[in-house]
Amino acid sequence: MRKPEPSSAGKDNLSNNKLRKGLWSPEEDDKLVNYMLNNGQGCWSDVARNAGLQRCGKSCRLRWINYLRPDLKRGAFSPQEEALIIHLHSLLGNRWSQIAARLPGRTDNEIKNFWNSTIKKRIKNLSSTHSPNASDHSSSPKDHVMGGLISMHEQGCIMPMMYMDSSLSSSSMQNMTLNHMVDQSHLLEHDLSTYASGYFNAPEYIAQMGPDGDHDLFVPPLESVYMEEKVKTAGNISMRTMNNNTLHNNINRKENLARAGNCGEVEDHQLRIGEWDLEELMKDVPSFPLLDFQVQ
DNA sequence: AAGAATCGCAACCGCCCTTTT
DNA sequence: TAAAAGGGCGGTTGCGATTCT
Repeated sequence: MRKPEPSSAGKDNLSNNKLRKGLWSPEEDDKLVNYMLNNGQGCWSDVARNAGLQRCGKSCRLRWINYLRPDLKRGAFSPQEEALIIHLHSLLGNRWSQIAARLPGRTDNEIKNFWNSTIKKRIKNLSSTHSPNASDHSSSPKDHVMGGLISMHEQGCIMPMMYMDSSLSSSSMQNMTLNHMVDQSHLLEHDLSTYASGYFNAPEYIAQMGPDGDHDLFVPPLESVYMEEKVKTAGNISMRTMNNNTLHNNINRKENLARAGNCGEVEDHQLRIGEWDLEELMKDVPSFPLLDFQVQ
């Protein structure tokens, strides 16, 4: 966090054109909230000006989106949200806004911070604690995620269990494997998938979701037939040499094309591997049933 | 009890893309 | 068509709080 500028926090010092930086004062928050509730979102530089804030438009936008929006869900991430973030990250990479769009009440910044502070740390600990040479395989009872993961390892299960659901077609399996192949070089990413899969098999999760498991709902076959087509037409392109950045850059390219209105003009046969349609990729995701829960 | 180390997260930075002029 | 402005996004910083030694 940054200290508030020592100047006129909350005062209408319009003679001073220097924009404030740093923490927002309660008075500034009030001004922004009142303005947004009364006038709605417009041009952000206008919002800053009309609300009487000595802030740049970007700063107002960030403050509103990340902190002041009334529909924000505050508090710690639930295990369900955590698992969903991990799952979505395995598909989307560091595209936090896309991930946030599928977690109502959460912001990209929040998810990004959560990822960088909490999840990465856990995975790091996981890697060091449960490396092949590690002799101590005992699990901490307070960490159900770890518990699930460890029992999976003990069963010698390499493919993440979340991908082993019998409802999945072989093509889906193939695509899911592909999903991991694109980033084989990154142990961290692999661990994350495994980590998430451990969660789905944890006793606590099963107890919550029921023995029949809404697993199928919770972990939908994200990689669609559309993706399978892409895989088939990928031809000689080596997925092993394709890193995550390439994949995400290509998704970005496709997204930008779509935004520019060219989506329909891109013929399938012209698409190369990686130029997958993001919305197609994600079309099964938004209906996650567990998104209705509220954080305690 | 106090200093050091670590964590969590709000906010800024800089780049890129889109829209407007 | 080019330049400028606006907006969005991911990466990074920095500071208060918390934990550790």
